[in-house]
Amino acid sequence: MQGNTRQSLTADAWAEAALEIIAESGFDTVAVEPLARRLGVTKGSFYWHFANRQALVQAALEQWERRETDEVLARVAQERDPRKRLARLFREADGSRRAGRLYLALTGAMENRPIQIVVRRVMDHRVEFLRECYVAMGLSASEAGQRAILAYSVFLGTLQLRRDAPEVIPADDEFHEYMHFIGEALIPGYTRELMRADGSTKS
Amino acid sequence: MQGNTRQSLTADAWAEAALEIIAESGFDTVAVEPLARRLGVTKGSFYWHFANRQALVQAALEQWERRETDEVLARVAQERDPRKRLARLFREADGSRRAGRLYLALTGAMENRPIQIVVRRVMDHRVEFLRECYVAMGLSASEAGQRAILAYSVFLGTLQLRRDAPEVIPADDEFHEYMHFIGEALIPGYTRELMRADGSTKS
DNA sequence: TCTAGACCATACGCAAGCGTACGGCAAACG
DNA sequence: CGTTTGCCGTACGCTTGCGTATGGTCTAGA
Repeated sequence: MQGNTRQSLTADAWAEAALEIIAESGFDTVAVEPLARRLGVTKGSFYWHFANRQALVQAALEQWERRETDEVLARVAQERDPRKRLARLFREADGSRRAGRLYLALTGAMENRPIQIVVRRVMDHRVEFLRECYVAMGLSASEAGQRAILAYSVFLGTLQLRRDAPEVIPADDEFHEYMHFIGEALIPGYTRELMRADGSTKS
Repeated sequence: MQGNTRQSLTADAWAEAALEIIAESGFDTVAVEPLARRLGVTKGSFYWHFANRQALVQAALEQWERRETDEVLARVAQERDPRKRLARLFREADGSRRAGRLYLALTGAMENRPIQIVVRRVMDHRVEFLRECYVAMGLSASEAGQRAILAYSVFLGTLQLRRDAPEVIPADDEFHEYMHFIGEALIPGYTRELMRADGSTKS
């Protein structure tokens, strides 16, 4: 286990590598033989761990749903104040560049049945999470639903813009200003809440 | 030229069919031989009209940029009032189901150089168009820029939601309510303007 | 040390797609 | 009426990827 001596590959390692490929160059470029070359082995290894290509996809999807969705929501849910929870969620979502590319690549391949199922489940979880935040803020059921959808649309669109035209999204100093702007547009009472938070910490 | 007697294919017909495929099942499913089968001919025909697959892609992109972008913006630009122009743009963008799928499919294939160039140009046009609308409404340069980006993010995200989870987007009676909600979120003074418009038409 | 099982390499057949070479045929044209 | 030219079919070689078959190696345990 010293250096990077060849250590027996696990199925998880293959799934991880598959997700890497998906994030880099899309779902349909996930091919067994190139993947094997990338890992420094041959197909022989792959077909020992998996029955076929589809099984790999399935494993990769399970790993993805576990890691980059359930965990994020669970972490954010610890924040009690719904407004801060939303703000924190937006910041988390902005975080990883790779996670965004991965998600977009998966939604772009939803003609594939297994992907469709998982992605839709993830999406429903997230929208429902947003909706509950708005309900907790005292909004009516219908308005909470509309705002949740709008917020998720902004999330999706921003992901795409960051991927396809990163320099369009404000950076550095202007970025915080933009995030503040988004907060005002999506979170009712955002400024009021922010003031209170600033007041408590003073400066 | 009676019935659908075999009429010599044109390069444009091939490009059109390619766009059809892209909208249906993504960019990388555009293959010469299946496309030929779909048109009732063989590869022999294709390689008379085009040098190779890439040339077809180029032709399809040019056709797309012409038809589904320049024309839309030119049509909407006729509306003088910037608020109504924005509202009309959102309604236009919502229009064709196929156009949305096509655009998303193309943005999902931007690792391809020609696609990247065209899609970015289209995007810049649209965002700039939005920005000018906001400027015309009297907003400052920086706020207009931020609002344009936010509006385009909403546009992109809504496209994706409509594609991947159509039933999430409110339909019929609730749809107008939702569009109104979006208008309020994205267009400053939206309600005021709407009132004035309603007032002039009475009911 | 013998053996079983985990892990991987090699080699094969198969299918789909790209691009090329070339031949056919019908309409236009002289 | 013959010939050119636009349009297409057929056949071929090449590459990439899938999945299978089979054999090799290395290690743990009896």
